Amino acid sequence: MSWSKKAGKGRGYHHGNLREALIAAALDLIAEKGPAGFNIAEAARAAGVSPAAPYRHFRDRDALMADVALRGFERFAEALEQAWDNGKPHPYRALENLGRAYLAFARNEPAYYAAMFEAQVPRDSSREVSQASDRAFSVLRQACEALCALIPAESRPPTLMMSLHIWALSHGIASLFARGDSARRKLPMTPEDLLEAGLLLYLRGLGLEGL
Amino acid sequence: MSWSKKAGKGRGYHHGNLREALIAAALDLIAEKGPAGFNIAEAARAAGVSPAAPYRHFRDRDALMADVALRGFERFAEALEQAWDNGKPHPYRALENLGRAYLAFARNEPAYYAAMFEAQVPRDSSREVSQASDRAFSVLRQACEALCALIPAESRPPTLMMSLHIWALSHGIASLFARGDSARRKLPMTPEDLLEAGLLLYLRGLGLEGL
DNA sequence: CAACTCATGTAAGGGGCTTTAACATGATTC
DNA sequence: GAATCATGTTAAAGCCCCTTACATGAGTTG
Repeated sequence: MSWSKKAGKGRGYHHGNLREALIAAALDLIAEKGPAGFNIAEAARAAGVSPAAPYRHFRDRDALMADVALRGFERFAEALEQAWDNGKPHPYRALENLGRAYLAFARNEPAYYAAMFEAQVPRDSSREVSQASDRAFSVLRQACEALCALIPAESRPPTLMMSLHIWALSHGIASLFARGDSARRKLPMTPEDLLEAGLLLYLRGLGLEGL
Repeated sequence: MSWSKKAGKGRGYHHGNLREALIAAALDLIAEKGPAGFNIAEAARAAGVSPAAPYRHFRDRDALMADVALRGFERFAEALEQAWDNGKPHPYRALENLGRAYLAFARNEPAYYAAMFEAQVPRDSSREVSQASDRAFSVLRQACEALCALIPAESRPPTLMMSLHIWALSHGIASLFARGDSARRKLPMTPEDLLEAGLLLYLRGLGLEGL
């Protein structure tokens, strides 16, 4: 550095990093007021540019939201991969970590989570979003395969079905109980404990006792 | 009937049933364009009144949405009660019906479902909504109690936890796979089959084998 | 380094939605 | 029948979306 611009405090005619600044502002606004409470004009204001400037970087409001969702899925996939950690130290323990990471993401990144699952981002609008979403899911799928490998081949369940079950359970708990707004439903336990118990019971149902 | 009004076709100065007409219009719009795509002006247009008229019946846009959500929860609770049918013919079979009813509601009443779970209706804004939501959940709770009664008392799981698991699983499957938009994720099975299999495995994990 | 070019900003404006305030209508009540 | 009140209408202020035409200045090229 620095061919300056942003470095030179007040900034001149050009912002220098508007795209990123807008996404950051969007995240703040979504976290604060939900995905519906976010609007381009306010993001522009937060970035210190005119209301028209964002349109140089995003076709429209939905495109910005889709970009936020995309980044969310990417971070999400990373977090899940890291939690899974290739099944170490043991597939079951690693699956527990995966579940915890799912809930942690919903809780700690409410803005990303909302953009990913609550803003109705037209799914087909960007193939990138679908792909990133698939990558996150594939971590779960991989985990299920590792766990299934512990079961005698003849009684092994379909791993796709298994991963869909676990995904749905995790997503249901996250959406209903682990998000800021909905978390107000009073629970007799933490969402993490709820999920862990659910996973344990489900795996037992599959015949995975040994852990 | 009929002290007329609405009966007299073209309607005069007063609509006669605007509140209901607005809710109906809101449902149509939500079904068509999602909860974010609904707006008061268009609902008013659909009802044939001026854009300001709705404010005689609803404080603001959110209040209308909350009312839709409330009605949704009421219908939802009814549908679940009917599906459960007091545990007939057998608790397990009735639970399956309950699950199917959950998915059917998400699929067949996308507008209600969206208003209930996707429009961010401030949860504390109306105690009524919470209560209606609780009533729907209590059907599930009741079902779990009936099922638990089949288990020897000493190995009986906490019914609250059990009902939360089943709720989360159902909700996850409904949200991820059984709604119009998200249903595009390709599945190797119907959401109904997925849920039924998940329930079966979970119950087996709980020690409920006999069915 | 001067001129060009292009990405990135600004200004201005049309069109739509939200919500309020003041006024109109007519259904209900006494 | 007159008074009252719920329920509509009109008008208007404020905000947002997005487009178009124009401005700036960073990078490129001779």
